[in-house]
Amino acid sequence: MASGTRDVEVDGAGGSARQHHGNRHGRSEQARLAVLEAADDLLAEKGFAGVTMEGIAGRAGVAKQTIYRWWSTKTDVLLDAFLQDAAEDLTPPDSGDLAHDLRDYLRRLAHFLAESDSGAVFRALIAQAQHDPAFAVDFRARWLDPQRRRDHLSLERAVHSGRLPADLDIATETDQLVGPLYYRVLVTADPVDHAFTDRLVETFLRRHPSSTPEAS
Amino acid sequence: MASGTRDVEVDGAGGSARQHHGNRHGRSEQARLAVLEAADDLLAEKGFAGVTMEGIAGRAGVAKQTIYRWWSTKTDVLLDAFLQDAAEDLTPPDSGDLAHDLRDYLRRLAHFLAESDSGAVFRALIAQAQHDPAFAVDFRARWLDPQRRRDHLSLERAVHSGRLPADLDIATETDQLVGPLYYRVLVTADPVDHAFTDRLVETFLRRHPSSTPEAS
Amino acid sequence: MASGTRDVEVDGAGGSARQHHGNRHGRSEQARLAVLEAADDLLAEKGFAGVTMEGIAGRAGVAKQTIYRWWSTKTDVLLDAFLQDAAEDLTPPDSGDLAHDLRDYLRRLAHFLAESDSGAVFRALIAQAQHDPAFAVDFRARWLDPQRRRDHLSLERAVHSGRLPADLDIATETDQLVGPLYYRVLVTADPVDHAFTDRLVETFLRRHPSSTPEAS
Amino acid sequence: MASGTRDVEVDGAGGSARQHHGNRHGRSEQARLAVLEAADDLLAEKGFAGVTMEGIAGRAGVAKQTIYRWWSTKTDVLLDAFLQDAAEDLTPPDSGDLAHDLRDYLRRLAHFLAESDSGAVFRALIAQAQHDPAFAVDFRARWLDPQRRRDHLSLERAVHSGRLPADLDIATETDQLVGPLYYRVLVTADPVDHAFTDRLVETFLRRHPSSTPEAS
DNA sequence: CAGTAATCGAGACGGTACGTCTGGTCTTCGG
DNA sequence: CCGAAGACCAGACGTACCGTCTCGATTACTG
Repeated sequence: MASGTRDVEVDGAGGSARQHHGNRHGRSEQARLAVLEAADDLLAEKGFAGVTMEGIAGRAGVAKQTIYRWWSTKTDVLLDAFLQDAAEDLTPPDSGDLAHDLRDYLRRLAHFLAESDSGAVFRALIAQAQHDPAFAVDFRARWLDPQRRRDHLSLERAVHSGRLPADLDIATETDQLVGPLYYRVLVTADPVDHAFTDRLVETFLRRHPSSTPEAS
Repeated sequence: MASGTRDVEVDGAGGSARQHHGNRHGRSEQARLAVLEAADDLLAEKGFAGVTMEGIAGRAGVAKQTIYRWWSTKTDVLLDAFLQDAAEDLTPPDSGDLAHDLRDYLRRLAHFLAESDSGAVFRALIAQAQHDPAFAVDFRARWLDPQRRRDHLSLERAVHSGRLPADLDIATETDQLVGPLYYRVLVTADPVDHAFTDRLVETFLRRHPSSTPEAS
Repeated sequence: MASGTRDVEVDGAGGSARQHHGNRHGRSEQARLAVLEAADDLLAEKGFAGVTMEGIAGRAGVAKQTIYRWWSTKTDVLLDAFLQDAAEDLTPPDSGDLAHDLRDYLRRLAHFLAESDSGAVFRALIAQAQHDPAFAVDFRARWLDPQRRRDHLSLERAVHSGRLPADLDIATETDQLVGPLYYRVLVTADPVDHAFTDRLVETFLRRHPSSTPEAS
Repeated sequence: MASGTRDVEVDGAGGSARQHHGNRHGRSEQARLAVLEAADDLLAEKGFAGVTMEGIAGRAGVAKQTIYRWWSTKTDVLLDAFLQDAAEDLTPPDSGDLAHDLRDYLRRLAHFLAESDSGAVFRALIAQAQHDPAFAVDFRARWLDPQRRRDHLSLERAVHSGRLPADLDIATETDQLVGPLYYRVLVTADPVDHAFTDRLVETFLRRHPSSTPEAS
């Protein structure tokens, strides 16, 4: 499952990226990247149904067997491609101002889910997770769980610094913050603009007045 | 698209259940039901990928062409089947007690989404809607929009009766109530128990204290 | 196995060759012919190894599944194509003059085996029969046995008319007439010219002087 | 092509069977033998189609590259294996009695072709020669030509000793002796028993009465 | 007695074809 | 005209081998 993990540590000293096309020291980095990029491109161009193992192989200039050697399904390829791309910052800021941090984070999350290229891949993968429980497990372990940990960060910091009560149910609170966002993206297709995300934050803050010292 | 509409009125009064297998007077109700049931069964037994036009035809004892004549895709069949089954009550109660009504409704919605057979079909369909924009439009028109109208009912009533302010942003408020629920069902797969749904309601009520006169 | 048999009797009355592309009344004659021709062409152009199911399908403008529906292997296709083509005259003449008839027949057989297009297919098939016992059985039943019956005809007639003894071992005698011919074609690749085939006949006649009345 | 020629002289006297797995001077005899044996075994077990380069490599415990280094095709491997095994005596006896020698030789040839293990390989190779002209040339040079020289020996001796006329067309006469035999083995699959081979010899002798002085 | 050159097992690589499966379309017949 | 039947073209599926390649280890000649 965790197929895409790079187990090739090339080039000890000073290494230029020596390219090997398949030898006893493992897989071809070149082929790996070509596959991931081809899969991404196909999803963008033709949608999920347009992503086929054969199509990926053809576009990547790679043999089908090479794909099957390292990935089990096309969804597995897409997950790898997604993880590689989505390494971009979805980490919440830490300005010290909880309100600001939450607003900023939710806006970025909304943009990621609804408008970015990676978001399109995300929606395809979360859809696939509904159909395929095994993939769902994998997807949650490799993306959703880490992402939820990032979601929790701002509140955790605020609890630590005493601005929020120690007994705060962080999981549920976070679900109330991000849930409506996912709901709009996945279900209603309503726009998720700043007004909406800011409103979610405002609702949260009103619920926990202690967190906004200036509210006194 | 809106293919499954029944244009055959089966046997008014006194009629013996004439079964026609294909005659010059309209489609076979028998075939229609067999197809919908077969699709449902296949989804339950083998999951979404196990539902194929060929499989449905075989199990329903119906020719493929008959299916294609009335539905465009397997998702379209499933949508019809879903609408037929999910006619069960997801209408919010109207006891006069907003808190109670919301609690009750969210519990029933949670059960529907996460545990019922129809919920499984729903998840498959919402997944397909991510992949197929045309289907998404159809699905929203035929299920999601009516469902959202049901979602709004309790709050609308409360606004009408003056227990909630007239300028309440019902859409956003509702998204905050049901969004976390969909999020758990579709994304995190966390359980959606009564504690969670009640908490969502409680949060809403705290945000609008006027609605609970007895809270004084 | 006997896959290529035409089981389609089209057109009751007065029929113009109505062409159907697949309906409940059996296979498409058009597809059948296209497949056989494509297989023949490929063998001629690229040799046995160049005949592939995929290649046949592509050239014939036919789906692979259609080929597999009616033939089990590429060899099976080639056998059908061969039988269709090789219906040409390999029937021994009946001039009343045994010597002349044998000479004529062996010359024609030699030409068929060594030089004709059909002969090339024959050599490919007899080769395949060495590798594949099941095909060998089929090939013998559908071509070799009928062919051997034709081989026997001249001698049988001569026995009937009393020019050859009634207890003649026709099978063995025939093997001695045609065996060396096949041997040269399949094994040594030596030329099989008239001098050679005439010599075989002469040898036979010398062995049975009674058959040549003028030899008295 | 003539790839399998042994250019390694294995261990003269006194040598312990030193095994080298690759060194600068010459190939591994061990690998060579393992390959030939694996090829033979596979042919016996799974038939010609079951012999693959990959299968040979796997069973012989040898890298594919090692096979390709010394042989060009799987048929080439089989030819080598065949030549190594078929070194058994197909040399005609020289008892002084032509009739006896021919009878004995044809019986042994028949047994070789139709019943021995080597005969099975021979049939596979002659089949391959039909498909592959380049291999046909190689096969003829390395086996068939020497074999035909052996076929000619008895008659040549008889000509030399004057028991057969000096102008005897040995090639054609031999083809008449062995041709029917190959015909039965390769084409008709009829049994080639002693009755049949003796009959061929008898026919020959009757044609050349001078060769059997005692026949007076 | 190091350096070098050839072979070895291993196995990844780009390909081609395999035989199977499903998707949609089309054509015919009986009711 | 509808429904059953099923052949048709199309094309993706996942597998098996092909023949090429690159690698580290091994070994025996060379300088």
